[in-house]
Amino acid sequence: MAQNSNGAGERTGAPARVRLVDVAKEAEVSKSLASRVLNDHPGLRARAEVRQRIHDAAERLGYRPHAAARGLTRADTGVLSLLIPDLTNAFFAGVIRGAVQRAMERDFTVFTSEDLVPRETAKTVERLVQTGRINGVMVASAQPRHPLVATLRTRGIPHVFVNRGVRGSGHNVILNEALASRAALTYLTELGHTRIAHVAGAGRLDSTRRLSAGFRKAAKELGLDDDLIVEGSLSEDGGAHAAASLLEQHPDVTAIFTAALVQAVGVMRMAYQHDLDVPSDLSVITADETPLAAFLSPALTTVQMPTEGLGAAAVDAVIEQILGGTSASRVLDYAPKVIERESTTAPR
Amino acid sequence: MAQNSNGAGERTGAPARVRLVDVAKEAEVSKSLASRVLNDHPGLRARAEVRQRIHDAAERLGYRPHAAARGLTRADTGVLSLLIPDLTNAFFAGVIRGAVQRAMERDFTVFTSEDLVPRETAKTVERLVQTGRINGVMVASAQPRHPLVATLRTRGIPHVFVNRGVRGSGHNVILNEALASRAALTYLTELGHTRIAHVAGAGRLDSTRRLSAGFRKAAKELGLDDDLIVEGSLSEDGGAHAAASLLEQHPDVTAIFTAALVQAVGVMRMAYQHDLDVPSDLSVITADETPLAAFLSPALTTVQMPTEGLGAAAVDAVIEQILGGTSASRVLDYAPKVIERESTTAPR
DNA sequence: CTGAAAGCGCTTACAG
DNA sequence: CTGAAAGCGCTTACAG
Repeated sequence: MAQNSNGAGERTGAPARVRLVDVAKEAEVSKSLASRVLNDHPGLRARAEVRQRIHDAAERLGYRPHAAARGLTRADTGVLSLLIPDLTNAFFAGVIRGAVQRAMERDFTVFTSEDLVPRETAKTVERLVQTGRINGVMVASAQPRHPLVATLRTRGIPHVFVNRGVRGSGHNVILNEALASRAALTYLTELGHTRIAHVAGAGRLDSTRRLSAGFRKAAKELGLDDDLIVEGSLSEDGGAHAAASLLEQHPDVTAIFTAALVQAVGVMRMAYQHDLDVPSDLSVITADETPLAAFLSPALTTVQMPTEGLGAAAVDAVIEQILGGTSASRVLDYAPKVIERESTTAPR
Repeated sequence: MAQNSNGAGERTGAPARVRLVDVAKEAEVSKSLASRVLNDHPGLRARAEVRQRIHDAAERLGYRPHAAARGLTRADTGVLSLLIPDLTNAFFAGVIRGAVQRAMERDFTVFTSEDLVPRETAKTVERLVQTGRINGVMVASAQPRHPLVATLRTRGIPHVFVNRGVRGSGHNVILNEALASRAALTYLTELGHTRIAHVAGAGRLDSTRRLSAGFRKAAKELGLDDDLIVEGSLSEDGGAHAAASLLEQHPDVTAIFTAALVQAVGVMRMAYQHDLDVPSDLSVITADETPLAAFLSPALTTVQMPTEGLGAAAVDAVIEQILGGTSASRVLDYAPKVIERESTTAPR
């Protein structure tokens, strides 16, 4: 019943919040000074002893600035929104982990959601910004003509497109997929393969386009035929059809690198139907790592992309914009890693 | 340069925020009345015409209450935190979807994160609560002695444990897993199987315990042997070992129901090694649905749990607590669904 | 029933 | 350099 915040009410449920004024009193300074010291205000010349006293007091009392109060005075809320096309996709799980981690280091919070219905998502994001809940958004679910693209630009919301770039936006944070193609080709070449084909992702996804462009370039540089590329939809059937037409035209192909895991599954099904053994007749590798690849039979060899680095870079890029800096697109050059399982071996 | 909010500055970047006072002016009423009408204050007796005028004004101006301002006066922030053990698990993806959807309907926002390091998570949650960012938490990653359990109770934070219950907490929202066992048994029985075994999840996870208890009960009721149960760890090897010892003791078993997908993979591997054909010699079904089950060979038949309903129920339960109602544990009785693929058939 | 005023917890021009 | 005061945008006792 007692209303004073001192003398604690053990059983009152929510512990009384400790406010800035409490810290100031404890440190025997004004609220203003406490605020400035705690926020490390530029051009502050308080005595070291005083600063210390304030920090100690804050520490001792367990002071946490109330986000709402701060959000009311300052523009920033410290919250970033991350939009993912499919939560169950291991690629994006990596992106999320990287983003969450880096955000925490930089004292931001990231709020992940699945972008299932683009039109709804655009509305939701707009609402979150209008109600002052979020400060920037990272879009990993961009597609040509996604309604969000316009919303973001029009309303001047700090944002970044992750993995899937939007042409001309100047706000893209993407991977250098060419490195994955090169890694796969190098790996297969070292195994002894010389006839290596690529099942590329059909359609507009820029990430898969960069992958196939990289394949062509690396094949040429390695002295291989750079024309063994067939497009297939990002599905099991897509992979199966592409592989079938590939092997019909080029029966000497001994290894296939696919853009997506499901395509690799299709390739293996096709091989089975044509009585080809994987890996001894045909090695299969994909640019799409997921722990579940180990459960396929044969277990699938993959190239793992630096997804966590991608998430971290996205966070850095939005924060840069929020802090008022300019933001240019960036391409990450981390090295991908081949995860060898059972679907690849030396050609016979 | 113009500072007045009227006369819009098309190119000023962020459009001026429309505030409650703007709505009040537009509707020619006081701020107080506008606030009360918009919030549907109980015991309000304003004329219908006035109410309408206020709503119209808000609509016309595109008014959105500023979350920070509201959070400063009221206790509630309208944000719920959802903690998931593994983002790539399709089960939890369903939970997330259900939660997000229901929260939106109830005008709340859910903020999902992966609980990778329990100790860190507990700290983070505490910080989020202290800074007034979140209002309640839904924990799908509970484990015995998870530090969060104590934090939540001690600090009186509205919360709920999802799928994995915490004994004696009185805050559990869980599924009736027994229904899944029954569904699997019924399905297999109708196919003609009479010798049906269960590879249960070893260890303390309460959800898998409920599954095996349900298996035993349903088997008995269906007039089947209720003793064909072996525990295995939740891994491929766990499934393989359990199945091997099962078939050694009971060679007449024609169908196996596993708790986890990875166990089913292990069972199929074991079958392959023992020259048993799946499904003609041995049918396999699991309680763990994921679209990827279609890519296994043979494609795996599963029982799909009502994960979205679980997420929605969790949201309802925390909101109930936040609104001050009491909250009791609840068990959901939605019917699971068998998703038939290639790994099951009639016994020969 | 409704309006004027105070207050939520911060930050930051504005004066010393 | 630093303190007193105003103000961010809302909600809600407190008086009419």
